[in-house]
Amino acid sequence: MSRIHVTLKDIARVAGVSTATASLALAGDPRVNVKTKRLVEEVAKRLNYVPNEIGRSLRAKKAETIAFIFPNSPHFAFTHPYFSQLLEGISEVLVENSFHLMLSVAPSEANESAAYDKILRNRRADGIILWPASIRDRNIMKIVESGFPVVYLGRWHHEEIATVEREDIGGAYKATDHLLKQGRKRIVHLSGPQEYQVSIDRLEGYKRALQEHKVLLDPAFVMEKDFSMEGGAEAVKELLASGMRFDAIFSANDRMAIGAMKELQESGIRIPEEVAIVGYDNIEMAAMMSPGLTTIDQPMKEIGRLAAAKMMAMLSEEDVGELRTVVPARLIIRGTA
Amino acid sequence: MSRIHVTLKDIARVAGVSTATASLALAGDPRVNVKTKRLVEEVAKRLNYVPNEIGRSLRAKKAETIAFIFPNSPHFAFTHPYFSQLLEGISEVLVENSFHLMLSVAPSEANESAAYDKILRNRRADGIILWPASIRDRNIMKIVESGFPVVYLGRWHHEEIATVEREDIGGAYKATDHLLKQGRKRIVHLSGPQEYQVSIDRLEGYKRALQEHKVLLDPAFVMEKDFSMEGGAEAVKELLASGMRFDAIFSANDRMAIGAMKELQESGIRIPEEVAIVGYDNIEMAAMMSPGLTTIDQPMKEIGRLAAAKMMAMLSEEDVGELRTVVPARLIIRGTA
DNA sequence: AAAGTTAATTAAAACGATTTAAATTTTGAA
DNA sequence: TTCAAAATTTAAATCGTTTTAATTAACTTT
Repeated sequence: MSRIHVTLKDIARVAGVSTATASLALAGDPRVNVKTKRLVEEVAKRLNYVPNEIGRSLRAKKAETIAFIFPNSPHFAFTHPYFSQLLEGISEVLVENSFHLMLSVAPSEANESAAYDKILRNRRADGIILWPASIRDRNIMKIVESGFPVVYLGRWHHEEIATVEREDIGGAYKATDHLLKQGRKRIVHLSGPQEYQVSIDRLEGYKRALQEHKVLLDPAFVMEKDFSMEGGAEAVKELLASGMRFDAIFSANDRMAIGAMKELQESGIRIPEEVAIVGYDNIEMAAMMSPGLTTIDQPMKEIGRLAAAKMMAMLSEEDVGELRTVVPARLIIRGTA
Repeated sequence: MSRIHVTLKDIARVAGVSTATASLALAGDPRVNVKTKRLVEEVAKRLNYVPNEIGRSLRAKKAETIAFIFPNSPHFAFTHPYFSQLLEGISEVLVENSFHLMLSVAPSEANESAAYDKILRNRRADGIILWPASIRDRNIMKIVESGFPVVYLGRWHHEEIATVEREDIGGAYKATDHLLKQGRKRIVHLSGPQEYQVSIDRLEGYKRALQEHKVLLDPAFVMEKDFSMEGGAEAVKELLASGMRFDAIFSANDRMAIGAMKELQESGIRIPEEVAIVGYDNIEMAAMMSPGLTTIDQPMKEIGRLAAAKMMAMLSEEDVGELRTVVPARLIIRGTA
């Protein structure tokens, strides 16, 4: 029941010095006498002193905390299968630097702006790592323009901001290219909502690959869904109902790909013989499907680490290096294509 | 670039009152004159005042923050498929109460103790929601005994601590009972590491069901693995190699169940005709398997909400209600059993 | 009009640390 | 011994808020 906290004042009193000396001693300031320093350290250790970070923060005007913000609806953010990997990477670097991680979810679209504002100004966090919101989200712009240290986890249209980006256009290109090289010509693209930059970019990569291979883009082959398994299944139902012929699917994420796969298998369509599939994300489930889902892997944990490291550099005003970091995508070939 | 912060002092100066009055006015204290109150509010709004929570915390000795701690190795915690649901539930309640969420991962076994200690004493968080660690973890005990407000997300052996628990024994009983009622007698249990309470409890539920149905427990049928898909696959390999006959598997989690399923299917064993399977957790992947995995569902988001709500009650010294809350498990019947 | 209430405001202390500038002690040289 | 310089130590201010106790102003009562 050690609810009474040992403060610096206690240390000073016991050691018989002023709080100033105690503070300086513990900070390792060369001005304090070595003997005094030892004494203070000994007392601090004996009394089990843990500095109150709130007090320290107030004075230092630093919180030693970074906020990880999801502008999306909480549900959407948390159900991202790779969300936890991202968090793991960020977390690791922060722990190494004795920083705290604050998780921040915009409660609702309505008070989103106010929520950001608060984090931005109440000084609870020194910097923000931002997950891409809808490209229509004006709040993001506000955060970025505030001059607050920000690392954005996606592609940003202006030069001045630090980002760690996935190679979405390139990844989509690799996926589509892989299908084309197998002689597939009628490739359906299951796209995510076009209000997200990733969806736009993955569609772009798909288009570029088609162009490269001189395959004409059929607009009816691009189906915009919502990244869910149900969405993938739905798309296949629509395709089958329409009677359109297709020999491959490139899905903008694994979950839609898996939904599509399931629907195809239930309709007795053989994968990959009749329809080849490539997904995106390489979630754990992908390897467990029969046949295994060919997909694009992105090292999300590494992205988290890079983002956090970049933030640390920004805060310590070290050299941040390249403002934009692009993490390459990798094609994982399994059974579906 | 609004990096200069508006403080209460600024508000007071502009409104022509003392900081004390400004503070009182904004806090809605009845002592301040209505006109003054309106004036201060107007100024605060106009200058876009956001109170500095660090200053407030220092004075109030409250951080308006709760920490969510994983005593396990970070990797283990984050790869829990339902980790994000838990987080979502906690997050929702905290946002409703204007609390912040601090995520805390013990960097390594070695400095685990120091890490907890720090959170406990540096007053960055007002309370801790604790994910179950190994039952051998002494640090947990220390946190709990410190008298710090704690909500433990599992079964605790002492009376005095607030918990939100899953119905593990009951859930395992339901799963095993379901298999027994289908006439399965040779039921293998894929257990998790016995250093975790959930593993112990799920094994216990399995045993109780067997006993209830007067089926003798064969110790060779209890296989301790590590909760991974690889572990599940491995278990099946061992079983097949040993030549032991078995007609069902009750796995302590879905991931092992899926690994086992995959291995069985690759060996040409029909599910559920030859071997029935019941998993545990109802992860998203479970529904996507062919056949769909029968499993036990636990509303992890709800558990998160309950835990956070309990913490809020503890901090505001309201009636916490039952100290122990047990959330019932539900059998989801799909194709594997 | 004096005394007593009540209402409204504010000065000042407090939270727990850091840091600057000033004060004190120690040291070394003359 | 004396004094300046160097080495230590400390008083006090500061960060931004809240809260207590004191003060002032306004209003009632006799």
